[in-house]
Amino acid sequence: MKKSRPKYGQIIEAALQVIAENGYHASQVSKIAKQADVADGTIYLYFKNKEDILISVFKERMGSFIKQIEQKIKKETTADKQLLALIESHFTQLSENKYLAIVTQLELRQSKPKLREEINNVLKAYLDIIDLVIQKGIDEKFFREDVDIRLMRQMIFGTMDETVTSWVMKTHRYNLVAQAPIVHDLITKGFLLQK
Amino acid sequence: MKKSRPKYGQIIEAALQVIAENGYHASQVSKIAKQADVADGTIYLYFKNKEDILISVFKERMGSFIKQIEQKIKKETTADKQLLALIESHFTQLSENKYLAIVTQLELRQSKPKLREEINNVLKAYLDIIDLVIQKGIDEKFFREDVDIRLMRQMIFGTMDETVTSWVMKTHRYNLVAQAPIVHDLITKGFLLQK
Amino acid sequence: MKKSRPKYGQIIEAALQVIAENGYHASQVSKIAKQADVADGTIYLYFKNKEDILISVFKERMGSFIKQIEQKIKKETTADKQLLALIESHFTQLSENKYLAIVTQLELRQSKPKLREEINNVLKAYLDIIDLVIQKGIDEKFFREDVDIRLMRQMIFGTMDETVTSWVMKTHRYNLVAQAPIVHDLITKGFLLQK
Amino acid sequence: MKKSRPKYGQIIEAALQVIAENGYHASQVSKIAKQADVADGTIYLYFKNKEDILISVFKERMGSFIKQIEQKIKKETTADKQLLALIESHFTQLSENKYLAIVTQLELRQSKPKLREEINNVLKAYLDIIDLVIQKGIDEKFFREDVDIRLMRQMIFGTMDETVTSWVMKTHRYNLVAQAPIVHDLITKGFLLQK
DNA sequence: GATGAATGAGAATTCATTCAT
DNA sequence: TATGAATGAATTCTCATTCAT
Repeated sequence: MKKSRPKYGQIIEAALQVIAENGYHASQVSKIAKQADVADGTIYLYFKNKEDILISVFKERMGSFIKQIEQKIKKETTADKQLLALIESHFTQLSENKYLAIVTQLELRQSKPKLREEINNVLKAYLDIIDLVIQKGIDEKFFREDVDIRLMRQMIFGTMDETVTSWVMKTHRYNLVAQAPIVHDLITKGFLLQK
Repeated sequence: MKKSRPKYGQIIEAALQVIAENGYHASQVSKIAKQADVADGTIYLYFKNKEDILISVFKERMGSFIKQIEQKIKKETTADKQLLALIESHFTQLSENKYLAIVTQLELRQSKPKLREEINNVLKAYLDIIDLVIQKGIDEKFFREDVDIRLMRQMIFGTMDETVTSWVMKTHRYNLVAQAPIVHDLITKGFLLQK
Repeated sequence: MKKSRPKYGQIIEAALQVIAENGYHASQVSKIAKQADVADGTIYLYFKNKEDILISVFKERMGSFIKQIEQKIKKETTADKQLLALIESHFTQLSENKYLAIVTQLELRQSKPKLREEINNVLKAYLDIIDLVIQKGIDEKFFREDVDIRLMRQMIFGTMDETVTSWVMKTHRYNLVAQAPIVHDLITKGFLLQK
Repeated sequence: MKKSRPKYGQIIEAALQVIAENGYHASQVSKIAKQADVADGTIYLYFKNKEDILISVFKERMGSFIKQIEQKIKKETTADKQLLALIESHFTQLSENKYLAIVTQLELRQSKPKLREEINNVLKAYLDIIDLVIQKGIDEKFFREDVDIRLMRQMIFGTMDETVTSWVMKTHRYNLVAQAPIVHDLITKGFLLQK
């Protein structure tokens, strides 16, 4: 497998950092190569092209990102607790890796259609997990069933995403993970004052 | 003023369309010039550089976008109705102008720091409006007051944003505006099944 | 005649200053127009193209430059005194007009063949005057006649030219005119110590 | 070092020729690349920008130019003979390399301040050598000491420079080297007829 | 596998010049 | 005459990618 080759990981790691620090377009292949301590040409032994680096970074990192969330969820029995676990894990992981956070929230919003598509494929796996949690909540007669799951998922993902982006832009001046229970509370109970 | 000069508007319009269709990076200045039916050099009589075109497109369009939402809100008396009006107007406007929707949801997520900053300045005005609605809801004892307004705003904006992006990516196969009342309902009442 | 039209003189004057301050290549026609307080297009009513401006500046200014030297020379009876007068007038005039000095010593050394040729045509008139002085000196049995006049003229002109250039580059920190008698002395008597 | 890389020399050589033939401003980088038989981009592996090419050509060539003059001078014992050797070497070298002569006398008289400065730095080394010869002549009680060395140097350099320029402009129709002893004679003895 | 020198396509921008008013 | 908005040709430089070693 690719992943066993040491230079592959080196390059992924270097790319993540360089892109986070400079932005995708200002991250020349040669800069990534230098940071990874390999020759420019070596990059092309492991990646088809520059875009492939970005996609690979995302796939690799998103893969473990999702895996960890799955594990956290598995430990919870109710949809409610799973939702909280999901939000917590989402925030925690991005909190703990600022490069990943920047690349995820800012750099990946690139526009090349092909790139977008690939990213969405990876993201799809994550969205599916969210959908499962929601469905479980509905089955448990805990979440309402009169609303399209897609819309509920958009609310969950959209809120988390906006929260993280906002946090990244403010350059991490407050504790992101602490927001998790509040976000969970807001999403489940809504804005209305319970009388 | 700039805006009175006819070629300025021509170029803005052309840029919006070309960028929506090709993506910012694939939108050569010469392509925009051709679409606007002016010479390449003419672009530089009205814009400092290529980036300035994108920023100007955004400012011009976002300006009226926000203005329209403000007017819709003004007509409503309660925060609840205002929130619905806001979501409806947001969805309606982006529904009606597919170029604007694409540019807003995809192209503007560019990463050049300077560009981001300019965009955020304009966006700030919009976020402030959302904040006002939330505050009004709290004052009316309609929205809960135990949660940071920023977080509530992130939920509103994040949900709308994700919904529109998702809709843009699915290339408009369903009615976005029809989602507005449901989104509003979800945000206010939350996920929980009311027993 | 061209010269009677007021804008013509305005443009010549503006061009001299702008070129002296920015260099020929950084002196956009629009910059000259602005300095002359005329519209860009107006320039082209008086000059064929940008190069023509430079040539015209040179011709106009060199014309009076040479005329003044001729007058000074006319007042002297011997070649020796005429040579001194020539050097003095050369230094004096360039001393008194720093813009002219800069343009003459630095900007005119441009390379476009056509430009060079035109400049040389004007310069030719000056060199001819120098030749006349030398010839007179020879006729007076005052200057040696065993050396090609061209070479003697090159020594006179080359020395003056290098002296002025050097002075311009040092940004006028010493009195150029005061050098005139010494230069004259050097040229006539040479380097050798008279024993 | 740069100089050991073959393409570096190729480009320098090509640039010298192309610039001599077309003038600096008409020498597109692509033209130089073609003449050097390298790709356009290769130029930028060895030179920062187009200006850097010109400066490098000058430095490389002027370096050996000066070195050769120094060696010639070293062989002479008296200042008088050294001065002759200097003039001879100056004329000989430029005679033998018409491209270098053209670039030196015409193209380098460009005006961009930064460029000028760099050129003057290199030239300074040459002027220093001239000064040394003059000083030696004074010490030998052979040259007069009542005149500023700077002025004497300006006479030597100015005369040589004007002589070469004149020769270059006349497109080499006469023997430049043959002028050396006459120039030397003129400089040392002056114009005056010895009675 | 690894290297890094070389490639060359590609694009933004400038500015002398024109011409309708 | 005078204007100045519009033109578009022209050119430098970047950087992803290749390939001989």
